[in-house]
Amino acid sequence: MPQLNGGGGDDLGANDEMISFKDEGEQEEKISENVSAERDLDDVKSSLVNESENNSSSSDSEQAERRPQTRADSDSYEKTRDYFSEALRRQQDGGFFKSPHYPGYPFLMIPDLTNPYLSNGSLSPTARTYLQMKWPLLDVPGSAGLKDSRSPTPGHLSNKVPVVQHAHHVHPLTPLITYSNEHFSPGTPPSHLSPEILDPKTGIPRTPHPSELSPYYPLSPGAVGSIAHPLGWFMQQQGQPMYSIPPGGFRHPYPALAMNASMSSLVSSRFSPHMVTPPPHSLHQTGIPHPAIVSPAIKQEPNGDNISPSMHAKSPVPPKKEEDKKPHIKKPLNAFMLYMKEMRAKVVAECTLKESAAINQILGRRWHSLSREEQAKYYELARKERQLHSQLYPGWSARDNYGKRKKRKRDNKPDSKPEGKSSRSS
DNA sequence: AAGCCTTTGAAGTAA
DNA sequence: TTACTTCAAAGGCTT
Repeated sequence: MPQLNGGGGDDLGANDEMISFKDEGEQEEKISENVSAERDLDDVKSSLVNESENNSSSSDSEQAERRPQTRADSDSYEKTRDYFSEALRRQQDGGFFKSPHYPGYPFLMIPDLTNPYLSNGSLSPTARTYLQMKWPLLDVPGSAGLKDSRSPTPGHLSNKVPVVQHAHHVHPLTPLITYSNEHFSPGTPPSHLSPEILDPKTGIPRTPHPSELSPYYPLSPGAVGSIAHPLGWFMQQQGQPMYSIPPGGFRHPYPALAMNASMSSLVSSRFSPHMVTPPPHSLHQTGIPHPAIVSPAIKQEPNGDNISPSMHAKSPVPPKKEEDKKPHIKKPLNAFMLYMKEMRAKVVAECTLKESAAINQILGRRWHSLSREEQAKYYELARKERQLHSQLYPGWSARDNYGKRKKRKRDNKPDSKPEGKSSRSS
């Protein structure tokens, strides 16, 4: 796995993170919305089946195969296609994607937390939606308020968001972190999406206007009207608070104080009070737990190794109690996870597949089929997530979550592959 | 009920 | 430094 430049949280993905690109997926993403979603799916399916060497069983006949061996073949195949697709893309993209050599992540040089835009200053549709979701109160113009992308953009978070308008190229389902599962069952989009927010053409849910999202942002009307905090998403992602403060779980009692100037200025007005007096069980004032914080009831190892040093030092409370008190802080989502969250519902809606394993295979392929800039969006979002996460939980380490999942190693699969995930590690 | 499956990426650990 | 491991989401499936 290509490691990022590792540098202090500002890292994005490395250039080689986006190795394989093929036009198939991109076309799927961009054309399928105009064509048939089922064709798209069939395409994915058939390709999956081909790769699976038709070894899909009857039970998963329509599911994606699970043979890791196909990767090498598909990779070479994809790379071959990538070559052509890239050329094609550059023809088609015109001025949009001009970089002759991929400049890494255009955001690498933009440490600004609040600048989820493409290198050309444009805001991708997905990113725009992401902003709508994460900054629900941010005026990210969907169609109105189109700003000149060349106009100077303020360094701070501003409503003057330069946006390249893609009137019809908004991901139909861009719940990215927005729809919590509590509210949204991806398998049955129509059940929660009113007909009005379904694309009349494709039947695929389109990106709702922020006002339509209100149900997922349980702000009181008054709050909506009065609070225009650009970081509303901060605490209310997916209808849940984005990052809330664990009750006494960290060395840094007031993470906001550890934020950089821009962050703290953005956050302080709303979050400082809660940081000083964190609500119990990581609940925001809305009473909604942060997605990154799992209820203490989460399966945890009995040894309580997740207890922060400070807690070890301070409280004589038995580990069991500590576990009850300490919330489980989830890892920040990486780029692919963010992509999955956004696209899963779409894929599920398009197909009859229900198994996440199969869905994820499709998503994995689509991920590789994304264009560089599209992937870059997610890398950037992920980078921001990590940055935000690290600022909110200065003492948190990924290690804290180690051992939380009682994973039984699937050792019974002998030699062949050293365990699923390692087989894919590059 | 708990864990597996499946994906990619980030971060941790061990050598 | 490199290689490997764990976890993040998700939900049907398996044990």
